[in-house]
Amino acid sequence: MPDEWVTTKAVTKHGGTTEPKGPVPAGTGPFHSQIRRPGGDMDESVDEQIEDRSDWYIRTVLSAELADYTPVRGSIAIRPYGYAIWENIQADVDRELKATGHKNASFPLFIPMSFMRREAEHVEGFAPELAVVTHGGGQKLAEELVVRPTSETIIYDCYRKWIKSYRDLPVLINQWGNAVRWEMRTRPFLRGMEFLWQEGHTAHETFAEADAEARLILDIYVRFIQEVLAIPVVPGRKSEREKFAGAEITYTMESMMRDGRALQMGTSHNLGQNFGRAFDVRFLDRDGEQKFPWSTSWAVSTRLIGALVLVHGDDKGLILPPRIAPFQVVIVPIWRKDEERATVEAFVSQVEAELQAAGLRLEIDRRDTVTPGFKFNDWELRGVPVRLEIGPRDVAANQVTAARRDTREKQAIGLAGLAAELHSLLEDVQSTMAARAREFADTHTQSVSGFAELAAGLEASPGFYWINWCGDPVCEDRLMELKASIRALPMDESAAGAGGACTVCGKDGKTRALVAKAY
RNA sequence: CGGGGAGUGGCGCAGCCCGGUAGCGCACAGCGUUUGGGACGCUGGGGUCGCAGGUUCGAAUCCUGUCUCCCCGACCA
Repeated sequence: MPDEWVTTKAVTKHGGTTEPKGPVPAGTGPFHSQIRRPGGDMDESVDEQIEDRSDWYIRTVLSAELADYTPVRGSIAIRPYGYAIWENIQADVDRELKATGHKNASFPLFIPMSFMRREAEHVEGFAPELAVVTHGGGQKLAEELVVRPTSETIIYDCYRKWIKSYRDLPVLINQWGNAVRWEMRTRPFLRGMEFLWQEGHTAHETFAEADAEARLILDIYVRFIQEVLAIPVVPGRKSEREKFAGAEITYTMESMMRDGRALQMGTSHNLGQNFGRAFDVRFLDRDGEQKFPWSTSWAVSTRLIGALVLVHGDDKGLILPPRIAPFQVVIVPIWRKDEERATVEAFVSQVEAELQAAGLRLEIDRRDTVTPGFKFNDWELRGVPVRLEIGPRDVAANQVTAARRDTREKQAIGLAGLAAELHSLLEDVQSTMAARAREFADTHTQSVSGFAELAAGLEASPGFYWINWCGDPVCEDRLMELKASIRALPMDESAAGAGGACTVCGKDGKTRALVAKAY
């Protein structure tokens, strides 16, 4: 289905309307999804219902029980299954950050309004999306507090006290927490008023050191997203217009969703001395001079969960890469008579013990209130990479029937060496998913040299388009006519190559630029 | 924040125009038969109709306000 989204969208846009609308909140129990069948009509094809990509996304997130809506606009509840994905993301990223010398800490949720104003571009950038606390303890506050949209300001106020000498540098601190931005338009995981993330804030002696840090983090992110989430990314820099409010350089990672639109997967900023200067953080350098430290900040958020859904999902629901899936394997026992049940359950317990010992993340669906067929669909909806069907026939043959979620192929696997077989099957699922996503991104990435060509391309086949750009913001703004924007510039300007006349205005091109419609 | 659509048992909807005290399917509970791709029968429980005002003898239904969700736009590291 994913490949059809592009065309489906166009069809919908030019007249076709979809009928089933509205949120489809999830089932009643942790494992009792009943969505994707509006009206309860099981004969109705899911494919026919999911004509609208946006609607598909919401339905999938709700019915896989990743999250649910709350009475507060733009604020979702992340349900256990969704949070389990986040915990796996955290574990991986946290391990990488620790391995590169970073330490975790925690800073206040509330930030004095005056702090936000210290850095001119910073406050200008964030002013429209601040949530402001005006009262506390029944009293009007002498100074308003903002709920952190990001923590640079409060952290640099601390760094002023913590950094006195070059011997105190570098400071390599990360924080796992939440942030609040008053968004006008919200979508679960992709954009919301409150989201969970990690934000790293480092301080260094030199620009070069800070820049190396920002790039190191970007590399860590890229590796994680590509190797663990199986999502290809394009690393690059943001244009002046798109960069972080208060940064000198913003490095970004852009990924292509199945509808051809770009999603910013995370950013890493070289903040120069902007915040050091604004908060008067000074250190005595080796040369005896007082200097402002050079700093960075970087973040990835729960938006990555949205990316997993949008990149890998299909008409049956989620498909999770084995390396991040809360459950890598789910076992569905099958029997008809009580005698069969006894032997099957004994066999399942044996398999369970072996796979548990092999370190697989495993779930046994022992519900006897629903049929095996129901369970198959249920776990496919949740994207479990591999399902083991174990019934009397399997017991008799001393095997299990394995069904992989990504290709929906089934195969029998003998009990001998089962764990090893599953490990390699999971690896194959992981690499197949990565290759599939890579192929989609590659086949929807093109180079164009003329504005008309770009416009026609974006209209006919949404995706990534490399253009030549003169660097003039006016040309960048014209892309808005196409509902597109510059998502990234090549990492290194020098290596970018001028590639020819600016795709927009025809003047000398200074750099290549990646253009796409964005989430 | 502008334009459009929608909120009625857990979910999907009907009822609203022409006010008279709420209905259907699925889900849920019990029992029985079932179980290798979303099982079936019987019985049963569950709803201050998003919220707040107003009109009326009487409001799911008419009026006003407000909140949330969806779509389009503007905005958005």
